[in-house]
Amino acid sequence: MGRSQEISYRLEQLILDGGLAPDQKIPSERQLADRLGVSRAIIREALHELQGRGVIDTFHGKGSFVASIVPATRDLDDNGPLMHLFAGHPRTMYDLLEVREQLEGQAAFLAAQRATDIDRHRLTKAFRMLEETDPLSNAKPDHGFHQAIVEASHNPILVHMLKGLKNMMLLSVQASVANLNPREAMRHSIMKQHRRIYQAILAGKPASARKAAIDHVRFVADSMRDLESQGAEVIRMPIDTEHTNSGATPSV
Amino acid sequence: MGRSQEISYRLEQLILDGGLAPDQKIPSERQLADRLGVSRAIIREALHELQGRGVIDTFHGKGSFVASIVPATRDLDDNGPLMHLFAGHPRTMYDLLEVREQLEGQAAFLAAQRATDIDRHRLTKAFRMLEETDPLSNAKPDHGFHQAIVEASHNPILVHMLKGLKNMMLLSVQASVANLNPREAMRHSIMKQHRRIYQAILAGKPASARKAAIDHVRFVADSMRDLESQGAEVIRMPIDTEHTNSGATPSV
DNA sequence: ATTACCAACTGGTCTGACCAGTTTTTAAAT
DNA sequence: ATTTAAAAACTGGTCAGACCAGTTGGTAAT
Repeated sequence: MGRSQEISYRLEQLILDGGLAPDQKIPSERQLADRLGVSRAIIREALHELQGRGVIDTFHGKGSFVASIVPATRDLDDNGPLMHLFAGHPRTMYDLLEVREQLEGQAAFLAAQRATDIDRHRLTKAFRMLEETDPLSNAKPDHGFHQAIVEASHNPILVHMLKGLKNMMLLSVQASVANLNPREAMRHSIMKQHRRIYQAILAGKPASARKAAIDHVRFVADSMRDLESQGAEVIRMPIDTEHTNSGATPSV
Repeated sequence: MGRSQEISYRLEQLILDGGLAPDQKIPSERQLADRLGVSRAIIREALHELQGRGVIDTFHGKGSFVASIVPATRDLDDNGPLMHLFAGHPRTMYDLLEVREQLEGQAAFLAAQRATDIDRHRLTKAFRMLEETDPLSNAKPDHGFHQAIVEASHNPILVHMLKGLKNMMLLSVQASVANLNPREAMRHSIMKQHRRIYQAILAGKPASARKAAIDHVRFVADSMRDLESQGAEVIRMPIDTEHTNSGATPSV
């Protein structure tokens, strides 16, 4: 293994072992080179590797920073290859919904079991926002609500999985919201479904919560399938082909 | 965005767009630098980034090669950060099993629905191997069986999710196999559960397949919980911490 | 106090040299 | 002629120092 690899590994260790927290600034390349006794080129190569792994973000003139998101979460991120590979296919949305059905069902189940007072408070806040906001304008409240549930599940792996799907999910939710919400009846149904999930979790009824969550996702999928088969104008998941932005990701 | 990033992206495009197949050799750094009109340093940085993303592998004196695994498959590999973050906590195994329950249940469900002849053939092969191999020696047949199921689900996102959990799962499966299999009764139960899953999928019974898969994972989790509560010797998920810190390197 | 500017950071790129493995070619020894 | 060993021509790995290009903060002129 080359020196560069070793350096990359040592830096990653440093970051992960709590020495450096997210968003924290990493010493400058010249400093690192000096301190570690290697040339700046090596440092740059190591940093690029970490960059590839999503551990750090680098900005010209500013410096390098520990990525705000958990490193391994980067998988399906903005300009990740997967996104480009998948996002184009309409089937992807349904594939995603299939996975969401399970993951969110489980999340709701666990949330009903394990939610603390804080979780319940956050969930309530998210739910209120969901009720008050115009659903057409943006999908964030919707996604925020679902995320609050996941976090209340207290299963780090579950959280991680769904964080990895964050961007795809945003698009997915966006697509479904845009398609489904305008139809008054559907909008109403979805509202009711959200409330069912919310109340089941608050009431501490795991089985009901799971069923409500699964029904919800399934309803969305089925509805869109129906719409599509009727030849309606279906707004698909937008295909992102921009590689320019690095920091302007939606904050959810 | 810097030149290096652009180069990295262009190279990845080349690879993904079928220009370069797995295990194929990439032009030498000097050639690339020449052809793309940039310095060798830039090329090296770009290659390191791709290396970090698992798209290529590089060998001193030989060259760089497209990674045998498809790029999109890369993620929580061997010593991925998440591993180190989580693997230490025993609860992680149960968290993982909770997620597996859902994901594998869904995979079995879809596999029963969608499996092609090829899938069925692969599945059969994996199942035979599972039956014939001594389960104590290694957990790979077990994991291979589960993986065959997932691939038969024909849901790329599901495949991706579970591939990402592969290594953790290997440890998880390893732990459960090591703990559960020696007890004859349990070993027998698990065998039977595997057969149930297998047969349900082959028979094209989605609901049964899901139930069988969920029951299986749940059985494993419950059994281990029981064992643990009885104070039995439980082999946990091994925590790997070989850092091979070479000698007196100055700490940062 | 505000503005403009400049110096001192930061990362980004280039060059050309040299070290260290690997492969191929060449030339010597049999 | 075949085998074998040395050497040349690859490959990536590292280093040095220079210069370009954004960002930031302080200072001097207004």
